[in-house]
Amino acid sequence: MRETLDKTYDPQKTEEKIYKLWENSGYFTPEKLPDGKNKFVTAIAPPNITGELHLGHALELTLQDILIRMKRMQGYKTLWIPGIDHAGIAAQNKVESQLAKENTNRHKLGRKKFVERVEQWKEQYGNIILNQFKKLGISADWTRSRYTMDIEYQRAVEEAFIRYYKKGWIYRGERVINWCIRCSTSISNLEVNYVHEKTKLYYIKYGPFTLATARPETKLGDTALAVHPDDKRYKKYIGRDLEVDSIDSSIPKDQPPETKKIKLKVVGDNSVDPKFGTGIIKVTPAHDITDSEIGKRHKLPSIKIIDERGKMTKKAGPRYEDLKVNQAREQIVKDLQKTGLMDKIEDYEHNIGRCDRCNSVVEPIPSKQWFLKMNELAKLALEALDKKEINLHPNRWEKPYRNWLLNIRDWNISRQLWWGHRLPVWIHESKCVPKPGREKDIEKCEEIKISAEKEPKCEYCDAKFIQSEDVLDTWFSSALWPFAVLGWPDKDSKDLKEFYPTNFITSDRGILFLWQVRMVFSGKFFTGKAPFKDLFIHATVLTKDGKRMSKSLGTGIDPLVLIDKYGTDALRFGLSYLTTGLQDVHFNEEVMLMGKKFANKIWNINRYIVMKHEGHTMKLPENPEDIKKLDQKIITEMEEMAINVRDNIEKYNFGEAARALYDFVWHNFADKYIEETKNRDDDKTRDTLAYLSINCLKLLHPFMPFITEEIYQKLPLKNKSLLMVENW
RNA sequence: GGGCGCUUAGCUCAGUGGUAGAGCGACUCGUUUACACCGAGUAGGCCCGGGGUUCGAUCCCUCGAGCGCCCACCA
Repeated sequence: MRETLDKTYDPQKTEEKIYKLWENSGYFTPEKLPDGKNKFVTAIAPPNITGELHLGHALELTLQDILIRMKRMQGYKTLWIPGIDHAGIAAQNKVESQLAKENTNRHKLGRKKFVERVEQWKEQYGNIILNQFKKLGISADWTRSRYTMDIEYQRAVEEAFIRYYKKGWIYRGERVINWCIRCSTSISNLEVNYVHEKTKLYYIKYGPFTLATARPETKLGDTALAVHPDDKRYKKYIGRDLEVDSIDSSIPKDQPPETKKIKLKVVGDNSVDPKFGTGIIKVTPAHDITDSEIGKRHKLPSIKIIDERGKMTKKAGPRYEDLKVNQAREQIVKDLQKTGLMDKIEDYEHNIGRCDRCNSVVEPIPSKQWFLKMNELAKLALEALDKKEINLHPNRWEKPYRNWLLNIRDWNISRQLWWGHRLPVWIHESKCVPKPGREKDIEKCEEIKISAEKEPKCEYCDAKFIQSEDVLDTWFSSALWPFAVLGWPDKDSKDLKEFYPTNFITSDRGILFLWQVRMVFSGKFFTGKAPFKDLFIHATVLTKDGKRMSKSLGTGIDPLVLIDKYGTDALRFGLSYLTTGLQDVHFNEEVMLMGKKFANKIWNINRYIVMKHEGHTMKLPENPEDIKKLDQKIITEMEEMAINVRDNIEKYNFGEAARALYDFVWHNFADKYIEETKNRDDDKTRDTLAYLSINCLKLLHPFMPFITEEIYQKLPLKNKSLLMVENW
């Protein structure tokens, strides 16, 4: 019995069935594909285990899938590696807030139990998002799914750390870093968001000068004043010690404030803008990153007056010790006013650094951290771009890419979190217990050992090495993704040999520096090759009104709801159609409707053609000569469109490709050719219809894989395989 | 402070150095056995503003306005 098409296409009934068909075919795995020399490889941007599917994923994965599917149909041996990211700080915060609901916290639980809780979380939620990805129809090789906390991946991370260290590019040092009090960890510059906020500007008297500051409490850590070296007004003071009145912080809290004389050196430094304010700044080397650099240049002492809990330290003096920063600010403002040292207070707006993950105010504090030297690595990443080892699409991203690398500072890679990759750093116990006969060698005991080996032993004494409590910045491990998922550092890894480097990676612009650039220098350093040829920065999906899509703001749109309502193909087509290479697209549900109607149109075109073939054999031209016997005008139009579609996909112009398909299928094929040939009843027309339709199904398949596969499976054709592997 | 993007029909957006396009919406007509999730048609636009290049600019250059984003961060 001949299969027919139902009157309407039902995505709900079809999609799961078709996805199983594909999975069972094994064609997501390159080994199952015909062995071609040409390979085409990509790796997913691994979603956080905390995440859930949003429209940004839907767009990204759709575009990635379009390219992969087209290449697979073109005969490439394609591989798309999926996986998930442990998402250090994000996952830790998520589990912490879960604990808060249970009226407990990680400290009560202890580190070991806490890590177990996060692992439980991962088991419970980590794979949900990958299953949601499957609903989008993505043709990734699930047999190769990876997780950044897999044992093998952990080894790759350790190996990377050790190799950098051996190269001399990882060092430990006390620097003023960004510290999040809530997360109680250091964070990198990229994890600080500067938010414009209304505060106050305080004008404080410093001897003959009055200077403005937004943070009067840091006055307690001042060790100098700075002016521009060429500032005529202040030149004569440079190098002198200035005696000024300040608050006597030794006076207890419950007594009225008193002043005392302190000495502050005046230094000349180019970083001071003579035109701003009074042209003089107070220098607090411990609690401001710019000031710490001035401090270094002029060898100024640094007084840490704020600690990791966000409280004033002993060095701030008994009057302020243990106050929180805000309280200390209130107190010192009062004290300054009472002692007459406060000149005036003005309203002020400026940028305040907040933690990207929890939005608390970030404190710059001096802290002992591990850093990765960026000089040489930045050069590698720049070279990759300059020598065209990588291409950025759109290429306007080259400028930000370069600028970031040219102004880069060393990367603080250690975090004081509990969830993440522990540093392969082992610290010698404080007491040395010499081995018998080796008493003299005690001085040789190393303070730290960098080792992948668990619990290394000291050569000279019986002391233990204890692993550093710190974990690595989550992006340190992500940076290894394209080669770590293929088996690096195992030199004999078959996958690494066969599939590295990848052809392309895609993400939105938000993680260009956090992830993409870091993959480039990591890849270059560890494998000698850039980890991808093309970097495609796709558009960011915003709401219809151009606002950020966010669940907490209530502006998020759940792709799964759209899929239920319109079908996955409609979602995929609609999103593709919107894409134009701009940095943003404004999502509008109208494109979903368009996608759904288009799916219906495709369905009905084929339903018509099947009917038109009743009593006749549906067949395709067996050799190129036969194509010439068909209706040439429409065939030529289709061929032009096909080239257009292919070229645009290869250039990452998915929107143009989608529009070309839409216009041809609807307006040329359906509205014109089909309407004009309705009264004909001859083989030439039937063959033309079949040829057009099947080619359109192939061209449409990367965009709308489910409906096209479903139709193809139902067409009365002989010798057919799955559409997903038919020749493009 | 530096960089980037956008401004085209009521709405959401494509697009091109030479009569301006789509989807949705509006209106008119059409119950033709592929599709009313349709077809045929109509209305609707100083293509943000000024200046320039050009025979000709919505498109290229320049200045500006508005909106948005990124980097750096200023006391």
